[in-house]
Amino acid sequence: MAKRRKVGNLLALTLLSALCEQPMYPYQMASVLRARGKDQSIKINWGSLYTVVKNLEKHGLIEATGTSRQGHQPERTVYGITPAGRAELQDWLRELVGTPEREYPRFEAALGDVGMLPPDEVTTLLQERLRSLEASIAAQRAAVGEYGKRLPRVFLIECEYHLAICTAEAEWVRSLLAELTDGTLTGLADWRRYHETGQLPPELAKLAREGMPPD
Amino acid sequence: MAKRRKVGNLLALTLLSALCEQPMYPYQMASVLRARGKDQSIKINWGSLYTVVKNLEKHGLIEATGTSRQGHQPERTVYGITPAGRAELQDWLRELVGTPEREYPRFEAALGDVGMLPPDEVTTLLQERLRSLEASIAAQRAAVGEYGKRLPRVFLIECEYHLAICTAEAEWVRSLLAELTDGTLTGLADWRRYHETGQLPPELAKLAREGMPPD
DNA sequence: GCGCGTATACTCGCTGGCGAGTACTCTACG
DNA sequence: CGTAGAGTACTCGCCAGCGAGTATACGCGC
Repeated sequence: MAKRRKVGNLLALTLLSALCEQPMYPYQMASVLRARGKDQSIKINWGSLYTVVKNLEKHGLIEATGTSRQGHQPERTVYGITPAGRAELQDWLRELVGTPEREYPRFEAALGDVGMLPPDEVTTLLQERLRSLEASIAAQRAAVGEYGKRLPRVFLIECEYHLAICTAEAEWVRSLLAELTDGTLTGLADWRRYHETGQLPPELAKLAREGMPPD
Repeated sequence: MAKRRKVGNLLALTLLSALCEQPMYPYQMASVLRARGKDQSIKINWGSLYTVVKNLEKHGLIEATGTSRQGHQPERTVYGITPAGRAELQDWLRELVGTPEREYPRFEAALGDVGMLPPDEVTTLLQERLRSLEASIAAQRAAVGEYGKRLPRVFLIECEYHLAICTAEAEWVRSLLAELTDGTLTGLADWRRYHETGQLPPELAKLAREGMPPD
């Protein structure tokens, strides 16, 4: 199971990786990451940035290699990666790539409670979601195609992965919608009745009092 | 963009939903959720549980409806959902279902920096990941099949969704592995050379100094 | 009836995360 | 040449989140 990292924020991972190329000061790290589109796969928060950098330093994964100053701007501390930092980066990557870890996407959580909305509304909502998804997929596909022309694939894998997952989600939503509209979905009638009358059929009411699905 | 919720933790969503059925005390909520397998789609932390319940109460989404006591066990405060709570639940669900939101899965983040590991090692790691994924998929499929017999589909959508996404990921990993092993992946040679000699080909080194992919 | 493990039901206190603010600098335009 | 707006580079302080601890009750063998 996922080892406790001294610095757990995934932003730290990308920072370490960026610092492998050259030392930088915090603001610069953020700019470089943004410029490379890393903000697609990682949440870059100005607030977190400095906390993370400080923590990385505290644990000896990076170190201040000097300061620079431009004009009268405040002095900037430049950080470089340490051997320990490189080791941590590699070890962390190995873990992240090698072992899938249970995550909790918001949509999945919502699906678990979607019974609290009436089925017809869910249908409408899913249609909306599908539209957004399709738009986003088209945009991503275009972007990947565009950059793919001038960049080796290796630099685009995150994008391709993301695209693949989005496509799968769209596909799944589409199939669920189909079952909702043609009434194939088991339990649909009960679900609808529940929202009209407030009553669950007795055998389900019983189940509601106990446990359910898998592990 | 995602409205700021008074209580942001997704655990709150499921709690609200569970309290729609009947009032409960905190520990009981957690047990019921566990028993229903909700801990698959939502992270249930004992620590967070009480914080979240307190916050829900503070914002008037749930209220203490009394206390109960069993034997000499400590007194337990029982909470019920308020009208405001129901409203919040529905509104939140609408948002979560209707609009996809950018998330940052750990694997995707790792893929972005995977160039820092040598390609052959990445291949091995991906094979490991694929094996885990396949095992987990088989288990899930079995579980869904099992419960599907006695439960209406509506109660299994989260699981089916999760299964679909896992399958897509496995599929994607498989295709990437194929490209890695038969050498189809653009830039593979440069990548390998970089790890052997430490050198990037000049045109990539130039790119490294600038920005990259899409938005 | 006495220990011992397991389930029940919480409490506490640290700490990472992050939004919102700050202060300074440059450019550009009238 | 003055001032408006965009960019640069951080700082601060609150608070949700959570892990680890606690304390009591109950079942069960011996």
